[in-house]
Amino acid sequence: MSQTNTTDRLLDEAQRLVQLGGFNGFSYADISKAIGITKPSIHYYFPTKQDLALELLRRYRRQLQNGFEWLNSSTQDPKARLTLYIQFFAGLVKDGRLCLCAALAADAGSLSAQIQLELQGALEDKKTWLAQNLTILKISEPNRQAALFVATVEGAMLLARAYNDLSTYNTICQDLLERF
Amino acid sequence: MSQTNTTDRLLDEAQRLVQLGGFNGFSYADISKAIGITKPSIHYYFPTKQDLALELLRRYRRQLQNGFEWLNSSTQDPKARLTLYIQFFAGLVKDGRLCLCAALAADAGSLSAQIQLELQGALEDKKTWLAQNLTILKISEPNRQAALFVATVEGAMLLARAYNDLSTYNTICQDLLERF
DNA sequence: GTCTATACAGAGATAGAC
DNA sequence: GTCTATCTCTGTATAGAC
Repeated sequence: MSQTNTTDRLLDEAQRLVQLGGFNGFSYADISKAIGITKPSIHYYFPTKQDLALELLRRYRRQLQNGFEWLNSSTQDPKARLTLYIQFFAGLVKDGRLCLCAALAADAGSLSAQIQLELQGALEDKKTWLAQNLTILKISEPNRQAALFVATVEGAMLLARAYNDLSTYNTICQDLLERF
Repeated sequence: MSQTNTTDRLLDEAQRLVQLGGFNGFSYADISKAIGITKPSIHYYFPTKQDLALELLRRYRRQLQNGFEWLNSSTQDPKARLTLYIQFFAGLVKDGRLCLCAALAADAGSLSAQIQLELQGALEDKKTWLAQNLTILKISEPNRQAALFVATVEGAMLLARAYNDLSTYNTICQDLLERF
């Protein structure tokens, strides 16, 4: 990943921890131990934990955009793009992680209104990209179907996490693809 | 609900809090304030928080079984049963809650192996009941399709929670039903 | 069963030196 | 930028009286 500067190393570890145990499931002490920096030093970069969560989502949206651009340049076939979308998140599931959106949505009660807006934005990014490809596939009501697609993939990650089993994710997503 | 004894009142409030903010998003103090009993009194019923989570899931599975029996006696039409399944969880979403399974799956990193097994059991209960009805509908590979169904509904709850919008849930589930 | 009192660790965060 | 030191509050949990 982007292991050049401290900010990114902090965000990488924080993201990993959120995806494994939720926003309330880790502390600055955990990050501290993992990357070898003291707790107060983390506060220098992210004064509050909410600041950290917000930046986590902003960076995640940038990563999503980069990912979608890469997918778009990889293939023109919309069906193949949907498959790559699913494979992308399979990497997370393999490590026992959730998508950042799913992890934070479950803890939404602890998040500021601003963070919840950013979370909605990340989900919109996904839906927008998917809807574009569903449009090419001439699927009716692409925006609605994109929401269904996102929900199923997020749910598949949730189930795979509960069963601690990658094949649960793959099977569900396979069956999803066959319906498009 | 079952407001007769203290145990159930504690579990009701704990479940509500888990569904709103995850397993690590509430404390015994929150339950204490809500139902008017001191923190140590809660420990009398559930010595540790993990004990509480385990009992939460065991009771949830019993509630699911009761719910399924009621659904089965309500109508013989499998399609109507699927609709009722979705409507049942819509009640949670309306209150800003998640299904207990989704809420705990996201925090799985904080839960004991025993609790994770109970969580898997609850998901199996759902899949089993759904597969029975998909079988009646003569849908091929009912077990796989049941997993897809569960994942989509859980994901729809997650999105609805992120958007704080019941119609997000209803729209996705409506589109899901139309594919069965 | 429910209470008061309390222990102990961990949480998020700040002050100020280097 | 990163550290040591420290602060305050909360979290989970126990002891023991009633």
